[in-house]
Amino acid sequence: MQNFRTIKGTHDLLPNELIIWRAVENFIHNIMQQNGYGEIRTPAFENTELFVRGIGTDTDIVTKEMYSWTDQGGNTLTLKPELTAPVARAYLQHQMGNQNPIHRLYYIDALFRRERPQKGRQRQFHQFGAEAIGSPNPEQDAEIIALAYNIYKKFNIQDMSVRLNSIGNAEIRPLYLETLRSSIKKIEMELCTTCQTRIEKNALRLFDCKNPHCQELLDQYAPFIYDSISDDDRNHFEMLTRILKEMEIPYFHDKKLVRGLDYYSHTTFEITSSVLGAQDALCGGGRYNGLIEQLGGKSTPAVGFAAGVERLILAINKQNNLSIPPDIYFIHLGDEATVTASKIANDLRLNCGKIVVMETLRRSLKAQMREAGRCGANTTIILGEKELAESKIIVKDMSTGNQNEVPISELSKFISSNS
RNA sequence: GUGGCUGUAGCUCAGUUGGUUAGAGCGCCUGACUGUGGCUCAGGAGGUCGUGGGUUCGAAACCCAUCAGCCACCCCA
Repeated sequence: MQNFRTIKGTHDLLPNELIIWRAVENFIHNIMQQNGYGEIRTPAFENTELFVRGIGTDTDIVTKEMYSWTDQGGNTLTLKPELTAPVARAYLQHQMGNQNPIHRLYYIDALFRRERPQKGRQRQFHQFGAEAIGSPNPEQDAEIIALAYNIYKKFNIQDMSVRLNSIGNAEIRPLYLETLRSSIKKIEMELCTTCQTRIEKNALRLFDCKNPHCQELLDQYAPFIYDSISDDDRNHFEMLTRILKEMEIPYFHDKKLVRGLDYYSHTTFEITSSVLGAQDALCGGGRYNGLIEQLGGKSTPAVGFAAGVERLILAINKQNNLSIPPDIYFIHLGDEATVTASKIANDLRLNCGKIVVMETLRRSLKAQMREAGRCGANTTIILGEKELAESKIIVKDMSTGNQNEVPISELSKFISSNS
């Protein structure tokens, strides 16, 4: 018989882990709503073409990481590897642009990418993120960056840095790429092999190379895209940095920061933390003024970010094996008491809003008490045959050890006022 | 996709140059205390040694394959 287990790069989440997941998710929902962002959920899979056009044909995600298949009807489908394109698709499909000139949307969702798993990188993973669609202005960029930054700040993530850059509008890019290629022509052969292939396919990404020798050469010979952006774009960027300073968000203008997805334009940013190891990006984002048009809509400015839930939790996690303690642990002895206890436990849950855990293993009183102590219940309720005969029940405060006998009829009143 | 390291009880890990019955600590269960937790003591359960092949009289250990995890490359959240 085969032993089934989770597919490589996927994980079960068990109750003790879900405590922190819940806390993180709740927090994200709250802060997003506070900032005026509305939740959006899109399907787990879309037409493959949406991602090819949105993310870019030459990106690694599209060329080798997507889970794609053809269904029985001959449609080419893909499990979503990112969420900006689906959100943009939904924005277009529901003609949101006609209802209101600006939309603030957020999501928490599962994504799929077929990469080699390692710490902070899985094949099914989760992202939260926000997209502000409609505003071309730098204050909108600042709002998005602040939103992301404040979430990490609230969780007290250590050793964070915000890297920021502008890659200008799409029109200047061909010209810039031409000057970039010609200026590094003479040193082309000294670059690593991946860089050499990038020169033709995706020259901007040369700046992402981690090879120190390549970086030295680039520092010496390669012009930064930031230095060739238009005056308008530079003003946009300067206004953005001014607002960030005003908001006291520390940032670093990294002229080498370019992003891996094709749809970005103008502002790009990334928040990293060294506590994560090699996969140090907590979140990444930027402007994508061309995406909506690219997907068949009219030209619409937009800015957003996406952040890894697992990486946030990794950064938060001090390996606390937290579990939610019940308010009440319900001990009972004997068949008749069991029947009555089941009813009372149910009533307490419904009427007093308490977390009530009732013994179902029929262990000895001692073992039940031990369980009550271990799970951290504030209160233990004991119903044995003796108590049942007298229509009473024992209520024990676990921190003081004091216990009271209470008539069963008054139990819920007693619980409500005493715990 | 490439390279390196690892896989023994629920968890953390021992296990000598291959040697017969695979261990510890923590956790779990039971009892001392016939109906009262945390402390102590005594007992107990729990293992296809990741999986499949091979070498050998004999493999947890050596070899090959495979699966999974970790680390780095890559990529990105």
